[in-house]
Amino acid sequence: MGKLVLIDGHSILNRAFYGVPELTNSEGLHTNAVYGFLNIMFKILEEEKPDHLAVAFDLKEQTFRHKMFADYKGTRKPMPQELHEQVPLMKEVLTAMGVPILTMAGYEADDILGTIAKRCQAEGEEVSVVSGDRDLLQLADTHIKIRIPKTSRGTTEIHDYYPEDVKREYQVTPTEFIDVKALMGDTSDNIPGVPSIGEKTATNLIVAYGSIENAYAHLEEVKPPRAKKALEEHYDMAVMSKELAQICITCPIPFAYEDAKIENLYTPEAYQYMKRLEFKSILARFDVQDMGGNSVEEHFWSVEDLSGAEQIFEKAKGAKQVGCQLILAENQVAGLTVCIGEEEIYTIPAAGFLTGNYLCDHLEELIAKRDPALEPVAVLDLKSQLPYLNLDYGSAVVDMGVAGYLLNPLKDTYEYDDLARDYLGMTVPSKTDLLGKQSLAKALEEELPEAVTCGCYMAYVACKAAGVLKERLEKEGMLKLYREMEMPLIYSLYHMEQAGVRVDKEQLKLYGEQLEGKIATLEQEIYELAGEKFNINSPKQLGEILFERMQLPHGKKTKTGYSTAADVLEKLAPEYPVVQKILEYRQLTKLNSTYAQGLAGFIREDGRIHGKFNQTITATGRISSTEPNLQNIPVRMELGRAIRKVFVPEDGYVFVDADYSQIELRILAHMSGDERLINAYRDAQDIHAITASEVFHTPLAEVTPLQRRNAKAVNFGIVYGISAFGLSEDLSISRKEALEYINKYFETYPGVKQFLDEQVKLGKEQGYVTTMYGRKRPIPELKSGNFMQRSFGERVAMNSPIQGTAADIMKLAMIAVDRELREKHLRSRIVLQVHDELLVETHRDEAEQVVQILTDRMKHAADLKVSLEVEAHTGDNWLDAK
DNA sequence: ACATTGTAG
DNA sequence: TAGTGCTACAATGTT
Repeated sequence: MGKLVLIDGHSILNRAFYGVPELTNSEGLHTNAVYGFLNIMFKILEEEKPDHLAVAFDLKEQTFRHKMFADYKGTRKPMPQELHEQVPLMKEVLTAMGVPILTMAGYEADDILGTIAKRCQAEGEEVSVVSGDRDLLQLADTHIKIRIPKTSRGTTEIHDYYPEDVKREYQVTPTEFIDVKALMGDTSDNIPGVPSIGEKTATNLIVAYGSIENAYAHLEEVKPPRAKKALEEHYDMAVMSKELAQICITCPIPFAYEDAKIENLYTPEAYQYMKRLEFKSILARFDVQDMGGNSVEEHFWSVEDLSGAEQIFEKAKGAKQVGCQLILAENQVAGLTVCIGEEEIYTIPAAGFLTGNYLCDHLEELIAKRDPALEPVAVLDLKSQLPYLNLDYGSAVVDMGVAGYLLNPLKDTYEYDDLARDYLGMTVPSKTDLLGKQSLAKALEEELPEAVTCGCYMAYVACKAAGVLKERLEKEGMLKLYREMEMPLIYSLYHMEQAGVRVDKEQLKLYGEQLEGKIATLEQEIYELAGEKFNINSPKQLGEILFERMQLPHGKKTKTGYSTAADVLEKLAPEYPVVQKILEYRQLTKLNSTYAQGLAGFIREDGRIHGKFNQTITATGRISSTEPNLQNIPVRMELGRAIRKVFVPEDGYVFVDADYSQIELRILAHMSGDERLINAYRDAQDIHAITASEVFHTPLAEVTPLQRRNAKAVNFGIVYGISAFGLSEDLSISRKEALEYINKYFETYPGVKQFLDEQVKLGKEQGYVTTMYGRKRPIPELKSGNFMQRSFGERVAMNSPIQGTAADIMKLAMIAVDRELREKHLRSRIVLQVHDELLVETHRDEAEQVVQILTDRMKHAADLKVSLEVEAHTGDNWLDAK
């Protein structure tokens, strides 16, 4: 058995026209009705998954109804021009998708639909008839469902009617429905009714008598008298109206069921139409690979001659919107791509006269001399290009990757294909699709045509996305954040990466060797105590040795076996010397492999590590550090923190290390507005002790170390989105006790409780939470039906505004510090950022001044209800500067 | 590619 | 009911 969907073309188009806000493409064509129609159609196709589909349209010609009734004016009010011009367009689009269009002289679309619906039902098919016109309800039948889309509050709902549904809503059967209509008349269809009979009376009459004819036969009984009189006088008119409203189900329409079979709606022709009409969300449904490629690729060019390149730069200079991208190999420029509008996208490989330098100089000039009346040059990843361009804060350039990050920080990548999909509704081949594992620079050198395609897409997407992303940022209230925080930060991070941090290679090597010596000893001792050799680094083997062969009591289990995590082993360590040794071994091997060996591999010729600082990774707005990670250098344990001694300033310089004291808690005080917390943090020396004093109602001087420790844990817990379980784990207390602490805390600081609850509420309502500066963190987990997921979402909702605001403030501070150091031409530079800490390498002579600058800029990066406190220290290595 | 572990704020 | 406090990155072993 098949399933057929029939659509009343004019009716749905009409409904879409009034339901969808005005929409035109760049040619000025009105497209809203076609757009709305397609959306309704796709929605129904997705729901029903029919195997057959056809759309019926009315024709201009007179129908049999005109002959029946001389005054019959036609079926519809005159269409507005804006809708009228969309009818042929709609038909073209449907034809391009291979959907049959049914019309027939002398009949209306209703009649065609009715005829085919009944015919197919008789042949055993399931039929859905989609229309905005309720007159079609008369067609409802056991296997014919009438579907009426209703737009309310922006969303389209589809109401379905089988005969029982009609009965429920109108008290009459589908066949009787026409009689009701005929009695009351239908102004929109110019069907005359019986005067003074309204919907109520008409329904009552038909419910009682089943038809107009039968009611007339029982005229004497008809009530009220008014209706009786009207029916008597206008009976002929009523019958005529009924005939007019009656859908003809026997029109001689040639229709082969097989012709309506849905083969493939997503044809290249249809794709071209969607493109021309600029239906981005619909375009996204198409698989571009099948479309014979994006037609924009027709405008991708490779330019290899000097005069060609000159012309491009000349033209780019005056173009309103330009997209560019330097193509970089290891340490050199392999090419430049430029997009100037829809049809001019160029890849210029660096070769011959077109040297890398030439290309960089021109790109630099294009940006540096950009006419302020034009849009800034759009690029994908500015920081990676800055080494080749002499640009600084405020240049006329925007980074599309960073913009994409602000709009959705949860994504893994912000490459051109991601941006094209998310913001242009285009499916374009990714770099990997085009080049596999090969680098773009390499492919360009080898003159692979795919390299030109890939390069051009980069410039094209940057260019096209610029307007869209700007609009979106504006709409979401993040344009200021983008322009005044994220864009400038690119330069700060670039300067920091360029500066790098000096690491004493010899000392690091020595440190590693010491570790290795101790590791070798420990290793032997462990084998001895365990009674056999095994790979201590393998949690699997270690678990088997400890918990099976040696029969130690095991704690929690992981998916794959016994957990050998530190917190489990620590509980066993006092009783089992081997476990203690394993813990030490773990610590040492960690230090050796990740830090001693790991860092050594990143020291460059200049004796410095130039790690990467990434701006588009974290969900909260923090920056992250890779290759190597310089934000997790040990400090908590004595042995580990010794590594920090190998981080040293260059000769004649010192380190100034400045860190925010309790920035997250201060932000909590500010954002929650809790008076008591604000007062506590005004001028606070020991915040945790004050919290303990207030929560436990103890004079500050009498706060015990335990009380302070508990208060500190609660403080941390609050920032992380506390749970009784988490706190109980942290403090090794019962869940009940933990809950009591939390409740006491909230009693003491009710504003904090209110604030955290509010964040969860906002998160659920909006799907995201925001920082003080408007940065958004989407939290899809809040909508999850899974308790775990949802709880996670709730904690994230509580934590992100705080962590994110701290990140924002640090970013502002960094930018301010970097700018001032540079503007004053100081021999000082930021070398590391560790979330709430800045490490600056400064000439000895400037140390005092730099301490001032750092402290001042960091303290005043934000104006909160509590002061921001900064601790700054000077030292000859990172450890001593802490 | 994924899991486990351990560093940091 | 289960199972939990947030954000990252890297080394190692296992599949």
